[in-house]
Amino acid sequence: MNYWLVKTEEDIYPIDQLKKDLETLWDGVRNFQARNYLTSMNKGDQVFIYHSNAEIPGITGIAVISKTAIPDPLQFLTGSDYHDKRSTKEKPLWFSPTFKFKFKFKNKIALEELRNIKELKDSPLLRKGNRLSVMPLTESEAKVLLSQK
DNA sequence: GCCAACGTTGGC
DNA sequence: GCCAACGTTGGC
Repeated sequence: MNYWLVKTEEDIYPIDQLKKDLETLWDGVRNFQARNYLTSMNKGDQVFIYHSNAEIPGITGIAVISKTAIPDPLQFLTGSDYHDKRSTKEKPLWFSPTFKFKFKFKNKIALEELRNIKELKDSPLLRKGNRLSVMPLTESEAKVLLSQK
């Protein structure tokens, strides 16, 4: 099993919305490196949900991959912000796995706290200027995060 | 294939 | 709202 971390803007799609929806297609990611990670997610992988653009940015909960990636339907949707005219049904550019809500942390692990966890100091999440919205976590990074709550 | 200009992300 | 840092685009 693999571990991942994805960012979502708190006011766009917070963990509470995932909790309500129970399952969601993780669409709209338009970065090649992130895309490559999304397509390598396997059923059962755990995904830590991070809220960016929040009053207190940080990790708020966990989802599980319930379905591996399919072509992101938004890329074909003319007029959508996520439409990509380079994409065809035969050769889609963007892919979306399905996330299933697992649980929400009682307390968010704030970015400020994350910076104090020494096991995380090499994670892209904390690297200055890094904007990647999907990234792998090592098992030890995941374990440390789970032990926080 | 380089690189400047532009757009976006995300913390503060 | 600002701005640093980065990814992408497009002219050459």
